[in-house]
Amino acid sequence: MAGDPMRRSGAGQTRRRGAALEEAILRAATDELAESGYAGLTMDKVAARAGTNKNAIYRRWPNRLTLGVAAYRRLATTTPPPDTGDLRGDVLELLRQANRYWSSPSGAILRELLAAAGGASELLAQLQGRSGDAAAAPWLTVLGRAVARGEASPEALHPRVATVAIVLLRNEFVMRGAPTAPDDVLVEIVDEVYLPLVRRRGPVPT
Amino acid sequence: MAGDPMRRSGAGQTRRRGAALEEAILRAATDELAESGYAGLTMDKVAARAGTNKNAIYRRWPNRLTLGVAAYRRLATTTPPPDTGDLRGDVLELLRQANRYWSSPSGAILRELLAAAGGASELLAQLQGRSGDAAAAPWLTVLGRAVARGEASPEALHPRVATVAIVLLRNEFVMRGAPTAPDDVLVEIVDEVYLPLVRRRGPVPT
DNA sequence: ATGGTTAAGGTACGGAACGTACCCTAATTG
DNA sequence: CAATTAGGGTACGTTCCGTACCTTAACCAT
Repeated sequence: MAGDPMRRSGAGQTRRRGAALEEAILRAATDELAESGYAGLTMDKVAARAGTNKNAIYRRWPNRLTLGVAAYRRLATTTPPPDTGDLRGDVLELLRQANRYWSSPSGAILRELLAAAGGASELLAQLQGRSGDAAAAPWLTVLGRAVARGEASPEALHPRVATVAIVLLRNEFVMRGAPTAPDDVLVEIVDEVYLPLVRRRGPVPT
Repeated sequence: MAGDPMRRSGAGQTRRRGAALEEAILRAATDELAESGYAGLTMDKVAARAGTNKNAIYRRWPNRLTLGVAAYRRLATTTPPPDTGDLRGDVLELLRQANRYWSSPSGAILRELLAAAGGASELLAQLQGRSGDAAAAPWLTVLGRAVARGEASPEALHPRVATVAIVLLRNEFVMRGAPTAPDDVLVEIVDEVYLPLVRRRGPVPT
């Protein structure tokens, strides 16, 4: 704790301004977030780590949560959607990706932030590129190929339908409080719900 | 704010103990929760309102969250599942009930608590009688009748399938941060996802 | 160049709450 | 009636957010 990380006031009085300082703060915040999670992200620590003080932070972000969200966005990474050649494989892989992410450190932070953002829908939107739409993209991609192969019904391309699987998985996380879901659950979601739903449907009996 | 709600130290030194005191605390906590939400539930206020002090509280509940959950459980009420005679009507009504509840004060508190409970799965379980199972009950009831009428496939009685609609709605709340979902969304969930999923399915084309 | 404006830095503080410690006193129990 | 248990009063340590205020460096325009 006697460390002096990134201190800048040693030698000359060179003083960062504007974008450079903003970068430094955001970088410090991101590092703190990665190390200690959102709960451990304190304004004082971020200021210290960036070698500045809280004023500089509050001039840019109105409060801790906003800074946390901004910092999180640097941690978020996107993976290209899988292409295993059949729908079931793709869907399972998408769910497994999500499962891994949520149990990863980044996922834990995302959960903290979602909890803290509570009703602030503006911030929620920033945590997922526009909430629904960006999250739906890989599902639509995967389903689009399945439709082309004749594996899935074109009606399945409705976003609400397409994302059913990931929504169920998310619910599993939220309700069970566990950072990861057993693989059985993923398989169950796919086989009991998702595939029956999107598969080409035969004529509905009257 | 000069009120003296429930003060007991006026006349005699009659002093509550055990169950009586516990009741008083829980009652005070419930009232505070209803008035100010979980964010506004402070240990000092609860103690003041119950006419006691924080010691008595901490002797019974280890922290604020636990007390909050305990207090919430007195607010929770259950409504009997609807019986409109057809599946679509029942399902829509169940969703509308949920929609109303989440936009109600109690629902707001539940959301706060779910957020605060975060990873504490033990507490989460208390917020819904065993998380999944109790929440599934009305859906199974309604679906059971539909199966008997030949409206739904028996496979739909799988809990994961049966609860798909409410899970989607819950997701809507969480992701959009809104306290209430437009009725269109409920209808869409029912018509695009739920009914196609649970309805008797014809032969699947190979 | 130079003087004025803007933004950083340092520091201290107010305020809210949680959770704890300590000691006094009423209720209960043997 | 003595001893033990549990409440009551109160104060405090801590943490951390957000703000205020002043000093000083960097930038900019004339």
